[in-house]
Amino acid sequence: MIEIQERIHTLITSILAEWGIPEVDFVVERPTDPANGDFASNVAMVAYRGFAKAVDSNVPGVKHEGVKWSIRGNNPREVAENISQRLRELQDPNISTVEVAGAGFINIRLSETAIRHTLDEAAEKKNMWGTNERLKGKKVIIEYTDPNPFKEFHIGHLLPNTIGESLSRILEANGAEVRRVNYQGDVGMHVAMAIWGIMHSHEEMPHEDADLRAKANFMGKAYAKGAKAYQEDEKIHTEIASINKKVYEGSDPLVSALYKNGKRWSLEYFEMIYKLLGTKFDRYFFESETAEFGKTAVLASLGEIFERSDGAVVFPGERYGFHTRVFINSEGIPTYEAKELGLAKLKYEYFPYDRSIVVTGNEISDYFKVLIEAMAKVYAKEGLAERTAHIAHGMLRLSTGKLSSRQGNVVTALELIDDAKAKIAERMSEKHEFTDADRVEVAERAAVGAVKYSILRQEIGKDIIFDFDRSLSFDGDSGPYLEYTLARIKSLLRKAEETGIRSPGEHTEPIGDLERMVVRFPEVVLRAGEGLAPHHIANYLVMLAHAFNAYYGKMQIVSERRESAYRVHIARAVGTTLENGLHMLAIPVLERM
RNA sequence: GCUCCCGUAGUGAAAUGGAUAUCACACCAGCCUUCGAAGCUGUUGUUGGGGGUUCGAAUCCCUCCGGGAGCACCA
Repeated sequence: MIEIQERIHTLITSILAEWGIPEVDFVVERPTDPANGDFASNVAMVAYRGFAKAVDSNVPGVKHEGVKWSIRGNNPREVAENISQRLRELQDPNISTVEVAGAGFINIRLSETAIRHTLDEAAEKKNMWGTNERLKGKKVIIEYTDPNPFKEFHIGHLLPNTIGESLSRILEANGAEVRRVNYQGDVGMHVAMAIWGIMHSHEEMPHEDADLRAKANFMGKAYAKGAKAYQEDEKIHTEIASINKKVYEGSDPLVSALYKNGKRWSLEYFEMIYKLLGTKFDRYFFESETAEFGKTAVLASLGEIFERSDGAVVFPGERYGFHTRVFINSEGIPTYEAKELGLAKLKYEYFPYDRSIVVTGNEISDYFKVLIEAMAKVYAKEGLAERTAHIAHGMLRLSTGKLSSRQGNVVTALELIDDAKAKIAERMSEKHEFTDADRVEVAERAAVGAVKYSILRQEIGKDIIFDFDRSLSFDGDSGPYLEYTLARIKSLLRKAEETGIRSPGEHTEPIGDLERMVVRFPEVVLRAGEGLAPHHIANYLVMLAHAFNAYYGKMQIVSERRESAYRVHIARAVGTTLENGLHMLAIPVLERM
């Protein structure tokens, strides 16, 4: 379909060229209302405006003096009529009808063969259906999640992880070579606070072969204890600062041992969560490795790009319309900015990227602008700044409900998933005989999907209000709705298999809304890739699922009748589309639920 | 105070400068002795206010109102 869309654009361009009309910036797009055809173009309106300007007359389209070309029409509608007429004459096999509507839109309806051809493709290409090679040969590195060892993996981390993983898969579906990386703060005051906390609650410390969650929980508490003490007590403040120094220097055996152990526990715990969420990172970067690297880079251009100010080294961003920010503090320690500067280069050495995407919360958007500006100067030769894009997401807020009312501690990612899991387990079908283990696994996968869907269904950047009851209501626009539809299709296909129905069979029925919806998938994938916008896929899948469920309500798909083979063929295409779409969102696919 | 982001039915969202602003939830009325009712069909209701650009504005510009975030030695 993308090819056809582009072909239509080319055809129209060639018609304009025949008439000597200079380049026109028009689009061939899907009309909002399917009643207006499969594709529509605004070429006549855009060309006419260009013409009117060229003529520079109060009676546009009538006077041609001074203009070497003619628009072939006295108003946009006439222009559209003439272009349409020529388009019909060309008799492209993909096009069935061309009509003019509204202010001068050219509405194009595709031929049945064109749609059937794409439909067959959906069935044949299997897990490649929907993918394209737009980004073939492009290297993309994408950083997301960024949890800090020694701290909890809380619900806030679910956003960048879910978004980052989905973007990775969407970019891969668009042909890019992707590296997933994760940047973690393994040094700094938060680590020192946690270690202080561990030292002051070591009697509660779990044994090495304890559950990972118990270990993570212990460290989360230790960190909270340390952070509280740090704020409240001046003496402890100093102690923690001293621990921080010892971590850097590796000068104290006890501190070093606790550090090493704690970091390992955290990373193992995170790894368990990544597995649950369906993410596998290619490379982990740590602040301990970017710090010196970044500091060196900053000092190398001190005086040219960076300046001294009050004993610190700053980037004078105000000069370029941003904030001035500290890169190395007055104690000579690189700040996050310097580390990030170092990270950009380390990433490039690891994987010479065409594009680098960093997914973080939007509270650091301003600071990131400063960073990009500094990168543009420091890495001018490599052009790293131009290749870097910051994707800022909002916050995950819990509305009313159980989790938000919990006092004190932050809500961890696993707590949220566990609650979702329990709720789903209650509602699972009694029809299927799940073993207890299966039931737990299916509920868990469905829970992950439900949470992820509620994040991916909307545009990146806005806060997400996670209403527990709504997100897990399973009705309508939800993860479980998609899962349910797919499980239903899979069940249907199993039945067709048993009945011995051979699809595709003959095309016994006219093309309907469902078929037209299926063939749009590759365009949606392309658009999601170009806009780095997973929500296009999420929204599309819901529309597709709805179209299928409506179809399912009206028609008997598996039957003794002759039409059955074709209907199974369509159901299979829908199933493949849903499955591939869910994969691009990194939402687990369930066979039964 | 300054800078950035955001205001779309009761609620949560969608819309590539395009055509009558689209979904879902909730509400109300229906549909299971046909393939999974976590489903389907139907009904009600929306672009914060004002100005501008444009053939055409939820979208771009200005302004006001409302919400959020950031504003140098944390990350």
